[in-house]
Amino acid sequence: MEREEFKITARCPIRTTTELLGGKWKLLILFQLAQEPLRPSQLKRLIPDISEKMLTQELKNLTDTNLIARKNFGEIPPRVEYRLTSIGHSIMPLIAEMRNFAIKYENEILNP
Amino acid sequence: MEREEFKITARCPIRTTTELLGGKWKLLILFQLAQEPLRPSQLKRLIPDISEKMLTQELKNLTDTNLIARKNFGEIPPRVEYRLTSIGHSIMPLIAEMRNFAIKYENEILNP
DNA sequence: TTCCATACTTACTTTTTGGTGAGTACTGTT
DNA sequence: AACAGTACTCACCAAAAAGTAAGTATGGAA
Repeated sequence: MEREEFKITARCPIRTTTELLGGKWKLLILFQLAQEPLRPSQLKRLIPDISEKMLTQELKNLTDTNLIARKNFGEIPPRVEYRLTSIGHSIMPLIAEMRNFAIKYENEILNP
Repeated sequence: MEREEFKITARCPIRTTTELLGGKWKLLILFQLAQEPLRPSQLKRLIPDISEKMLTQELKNLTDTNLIARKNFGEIPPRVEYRLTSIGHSIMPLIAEMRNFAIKYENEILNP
């Protein structure tokens, strides 16, 4: 998806953001990493219904877009960890607003 | 998609919000409606690359989830308009944060 | 020596999402 | 009389996203 399309697609903040964060898993991964760096196996335990393929795929994607960074400890058995970059941290206000919205929605619409 | 799945799906604010707002078009439609109520034909002009099918489909979806309301003027030729509901209005802080994030991302990553 | 855990990759299939092009019923315009 | 605009619907197809199941190399524990 990355750079090429960013140049072509009609650019607006909403499209930019949904391109970077859209899909079923990216925000969930970023949210878990907000607290502390985690290894893939820890993420898998925190988000049990993600498949291994999607986890590695999304970790790669988020790394490519610079929202997270990968650290390889070069050990055997393999050990890597992912942490938010500084720009990755800046999605936290967005997640906070999603939380506000979801709580309000549940109160007003789902259990009025 | 609606109500049934909300009960089944593991519930968390991020999932709730992406279920309600996910996809390519919903946020763009809501953003346009934030300024004023609009007829479908006006929305189509404001978002030229949406297909007519997706427009009516998403308008129906957003109506079903109570984020927008439909008003039928009962005229011929047909005339309807859509406006944000009060809960629909409450996504505006979310969009504002998407905007903050996108601008920051463009500055720091795309043109550093 | 069989099994588990690690962090992946790959091939394949299913599901979801989005797009195309046509049709409907009615009116006003040219 | 033909055509455009209105708000749709429908059948069909293409593309994208996600899921499944297996395999890779390594080392340590049972």
